[in-house]
Amino acid sequence: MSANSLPLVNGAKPNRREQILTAAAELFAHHGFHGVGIDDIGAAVGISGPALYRHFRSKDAILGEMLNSISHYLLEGGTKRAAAGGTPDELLAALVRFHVDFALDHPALITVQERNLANLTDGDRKQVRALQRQYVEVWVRAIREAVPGLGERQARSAAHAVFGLINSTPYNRHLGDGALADLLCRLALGALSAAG
Amino acid sequence: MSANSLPLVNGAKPNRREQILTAAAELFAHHGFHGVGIDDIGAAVGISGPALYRHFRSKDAILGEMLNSISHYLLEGGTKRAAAGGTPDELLAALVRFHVDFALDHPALITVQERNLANLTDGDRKQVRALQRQYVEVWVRAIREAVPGLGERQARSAAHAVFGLINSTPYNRHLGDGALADLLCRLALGALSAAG
DNA sequence: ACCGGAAGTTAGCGCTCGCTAACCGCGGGA
DNA sequence: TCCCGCGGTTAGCGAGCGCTAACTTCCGGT
Repeated sequence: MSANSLPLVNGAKPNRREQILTAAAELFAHHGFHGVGIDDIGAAVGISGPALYRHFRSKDAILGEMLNSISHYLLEGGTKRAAAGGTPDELLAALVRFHVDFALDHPALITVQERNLANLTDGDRKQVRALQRQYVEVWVRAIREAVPGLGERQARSAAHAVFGLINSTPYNRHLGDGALADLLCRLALGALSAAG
Repeated sequence: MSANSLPLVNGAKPNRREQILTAAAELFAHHGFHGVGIDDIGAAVGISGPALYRHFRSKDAILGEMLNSISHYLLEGGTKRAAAGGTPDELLAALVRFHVDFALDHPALITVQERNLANLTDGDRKQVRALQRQYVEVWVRAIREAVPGLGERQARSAAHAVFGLINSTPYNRHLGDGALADLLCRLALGALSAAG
């Protein structure tokens, strides 16, 4: 992992790529993938249009790298916490806190990952889907150990519901960040404890 | 309210309009507003492209009418239940059940309303926002009466979180509809009861 | 001092999009 | 019977899109 301020992909060389990725994330989140032009992204980082092709193969490649990075980061964080040991309740709380922190730190990224999966290339979508599936599996295991008597399908639905709960709030900041994070954690854990 | 199978806008004359609206909702939900062409919508209802302009003024008008209808329906259902009386817990359960039923009956509509607000005309967006704000207000009041000691901001954030929980599940149907609806209601109420 | 490649620029191609124009078949009153 | 308007058709417009081509600038290494 690099010394970046935002935890994105590892082997990236310079600065401009990440600058472009964060600007594009913001734009995609607000207007949707097809609602954003190559010139818009360029303008957002102070260069103009086709200069982007010095850094990315295509517009689709920007979205592809973005979603791959996010999914990779989430899966890595999830598996690390799952391997760290602790009681089932502690693991669940750690997963919730991890996801909440990410959603509040990078609202645009969460929004794009939620809404723009369908705009990916077939290959990219397959990769991202695979990473997401593994991440969900981490959650499903943690949920089933923490709240017993829950079938796998129910646990999977509960996991998706909790993702929705956490992910829906990025553009709902009437609370301070700390207070909102705490509230979201309480809501998520409260929901899960009522699943049985 | 008309005798429609789908509870949409009231004064609509014939059939084609609603046919178009539901087809467009499905397409918008999957590909995003800008990812869907006028020809795609036409093809989905068996006519070809520009024939849509016999029924709608523009592509934006289709989205506008769609989101207005949804927001109106939700607000009406919410206020009706809020006026019906009952204990605070009963009201909250009724609101949750109402929203869950709508989300499971019309997954595409819920998805579009969540993701495509930014693609509306300025005028349409103002209208829809106003309706949504009123609907949230119904929830905020209900939440604050059912779980005491909650500030208004926290209640509003909790309401948005519960919307996210419910709305995120439309494309997550590993469970039968009845079982999923029950699970979602339990999760939502569990989350809210943990908010205090 | 010189060269080479990285990172920009503008011009412009080919395509698609939303929408309009012009035309057509048909069904139901007067 | 006539006709008129509703709901369709195809052709095509102007604009905007993603992307390429050709050129420029500038910096670092030998």
